[in-house]
Amino acid sequence: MKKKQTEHNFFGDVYDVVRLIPKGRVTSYGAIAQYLGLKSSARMVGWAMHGCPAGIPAHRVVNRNGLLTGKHHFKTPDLMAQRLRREGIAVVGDKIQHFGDHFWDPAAELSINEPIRRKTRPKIG
DNA sequence: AATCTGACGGGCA
DNA sequence: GTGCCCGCCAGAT
Repeated sequence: MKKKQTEHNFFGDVYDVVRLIPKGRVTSYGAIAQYLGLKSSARMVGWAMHGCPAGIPAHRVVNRNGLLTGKHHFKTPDLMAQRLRREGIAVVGDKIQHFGDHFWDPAAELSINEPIRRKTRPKIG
């Protein structure tokens, strides 16, 4: 059976990665894109989230600055921040505090069996 | 068909 | 540090 080529598995992969984000951790659109081999297409990750099914912890995906740029797409604009706070993440003015501390890089933590050690992490926070 | 937009990110001034 | 521009590519108008 042939599937539509325009319907890349990329979208499904995005949801899969987002599902794997641990509670209390966050990642960025670009990090997911890079993990999927589309490093320059972070926008597509954001666009994929546009149609994300229920049950996807989309609130754990923010932009590279730790800003809750997608909050406006939730049922209520404050839902994203509230969910993050409920997981122990401080959010002030749509900005995640200590972003580097909560950052979860799929490329670094999904493919390596070694202990987690981030050598380079966002300098925000 | 052409053009603009967008839940983004990196590079450069 | 901030601000601007470019690349990315699917959808909407």
